[in-house]
Amino acid sequence: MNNELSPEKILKNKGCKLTQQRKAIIEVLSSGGHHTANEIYALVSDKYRGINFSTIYRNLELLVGLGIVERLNISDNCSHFELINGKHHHHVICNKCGEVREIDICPFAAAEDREKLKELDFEATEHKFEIYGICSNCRHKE
Amino acid sequence: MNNELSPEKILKNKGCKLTQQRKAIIEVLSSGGHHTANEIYALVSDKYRGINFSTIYRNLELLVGLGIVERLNISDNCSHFELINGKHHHHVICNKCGEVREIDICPFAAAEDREKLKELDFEATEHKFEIYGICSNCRHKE
DNA sequence: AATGGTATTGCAAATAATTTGCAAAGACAT
DNA sequence: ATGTCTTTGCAAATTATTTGCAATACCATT
Repeated sequence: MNNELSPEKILKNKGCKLTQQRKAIIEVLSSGGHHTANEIYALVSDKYRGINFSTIYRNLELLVGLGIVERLNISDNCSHFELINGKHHHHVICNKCGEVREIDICPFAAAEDREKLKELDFEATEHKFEIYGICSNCRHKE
Repeated sequence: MNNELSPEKILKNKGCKLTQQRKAIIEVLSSGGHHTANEIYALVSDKYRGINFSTIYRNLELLVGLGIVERLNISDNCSHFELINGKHHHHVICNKCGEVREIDICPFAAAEDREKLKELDFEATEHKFEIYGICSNCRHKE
């Protein structure tokens, strides 16, 4: 896997240039969490004045393609992005406030899954698991 | 659960009217599978001439809200919709051809999951599980 | 079967997210 | 320091989805 290499190294290896914009995007994502393109644009703008939206989108696309960033299709209207660092995890999403939290449960390990996949003759590369419901906060208010 | 009631009954119970358009949308989804709003529009248009896109969207939204239809955020650019009938299932998605297939594996049953959720004090109502990779077809060609 | 109140539709226009073409600027191997 | 090739900013295009509003269709009631 790419896990041992830093995002910067991976870019270099693939012949991509390490621009200020890319550094800024990676830096923003490095602090963890999942962000929309909008949020990333805002956060990066603080570090790199005048960055353009299309630059954000183009680079997120690139980083996803290189396996550096994961795209989450959590809500219905826009993608969220997060850096793939060592710790594999999944997500818990509150239907009320929209908050997204991480869980370190991974259901994929279960042997049965792999068995059935073999029947399908499907070569699995990634998987996603999301749990929806009401978070503690939302349940306890009103 | 709503599983015992037909979509039509559920609509009635909620005081919603059973319009031709709604019947057509439900009929289209009843044949199974997952479709984009676009596809549903095309399919429904065959049954009900002159239906409008906004009617499709408004009703899909309604049906999702009533727990009759599930919205799948499988691809990055648009939602897919499928009828929730008796059999709970998840999805396997080919990264190459985009084909989506169902699997009857459900990882949520694992006890551990529920334990950790309790720690989070999160009340889970739904969950989704998707496996991405390369399907048999795509792997065997070229 | 006709009627009326209310939910629903079609239409057209508005949003919002994302993508694209192109000339100018930047990265980096030499 | 230079040249090449990638990447950026800009502006405009695309695509999915939503919304306001007047006209219409459901369906409970008469």
